[in-house]
Amino acid sequence: MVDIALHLRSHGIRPSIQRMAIMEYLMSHPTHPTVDVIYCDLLPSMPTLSRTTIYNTLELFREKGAIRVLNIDNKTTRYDGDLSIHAHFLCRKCGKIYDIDIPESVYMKVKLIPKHHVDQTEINYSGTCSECEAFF
Amino acid sequence: MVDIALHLRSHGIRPSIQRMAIMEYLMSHPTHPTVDVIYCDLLPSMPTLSRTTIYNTLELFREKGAIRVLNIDNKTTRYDGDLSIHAHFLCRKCGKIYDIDIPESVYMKVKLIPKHHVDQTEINYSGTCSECEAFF
DNA sequence: ATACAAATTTGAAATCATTACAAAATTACA
DNA sequence: TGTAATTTTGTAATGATTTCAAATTTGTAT
Repeated sequence: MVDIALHLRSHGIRPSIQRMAIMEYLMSHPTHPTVDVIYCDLLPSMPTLSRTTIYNTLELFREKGAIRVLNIDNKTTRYDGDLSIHAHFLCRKCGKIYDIDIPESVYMKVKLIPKHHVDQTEINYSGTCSECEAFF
Repeated sequence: MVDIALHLRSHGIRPSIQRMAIMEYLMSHPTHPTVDVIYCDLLPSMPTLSRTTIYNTLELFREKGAIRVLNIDNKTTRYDGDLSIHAHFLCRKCGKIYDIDIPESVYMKVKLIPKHHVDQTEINYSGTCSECEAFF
């Protein structure tokens, strides 16, 4: 059980009620949620919460490197509080997003290729997941 | 100079005027264009062209594996007619997208990791490009 | 505590990429 | 040549995201 406020501060983010709720949500829901999912799930416990706050907050988290932003789903942006080395797989049949373990050695090899200052390295797969493959 | 009609047919796509124009545009403009850029550039020579046709066509090309769809820019989808192995780098300062050469050995290592049927493997970097780094 | 400035949150309205859809045009082929 | 299938088109709808200014909350000096 991590101290969310400290976690935010360690990334240079001043903790507010909303920011803590959003970060805590991301850390306890490794489901790559969209803004709307976060909003609907938090609303019951924070009735005045605004979607704009979620957009603002997630953008702040991204700038500060406290979360990862996933562009794998071209309908809507997804967010991931898990900063550990891993990739993502999108199943085009069922829409599910899977975490994919990447050996650190492979990841580092990939990360170091560009002759530019890299902030984020995203490895995205898409196709048909094993479950859907079994059905169809 | 490739025969565009044959190229489309080889992917199981029936060549029409519009489809050929769009594929020819993608192959001669390795600039990861958006739908709007393609539309505005083709409009003068095809005044009845519709944006919807471009959306339909690019989706068809994607299904048939004739192009790559880039989700690196979270504002809008970008398209790439270059199917060769390479990754992309988005500069968050100037917005430019660079092609990044990936050794085939590294790419294959990455591609084979997931325990699912992979159709597309996308490696996206973002950060500050060398040019922008020099300025600021 | 009090007051003031700075930071944060909020909600309504605007924007803009994408999709839905049905009519019109074109093409394939019997 | 006629008819069905395919493709294209334009308009309207959708839906995620952004803008923006007002309201609220927080930090800090007095």
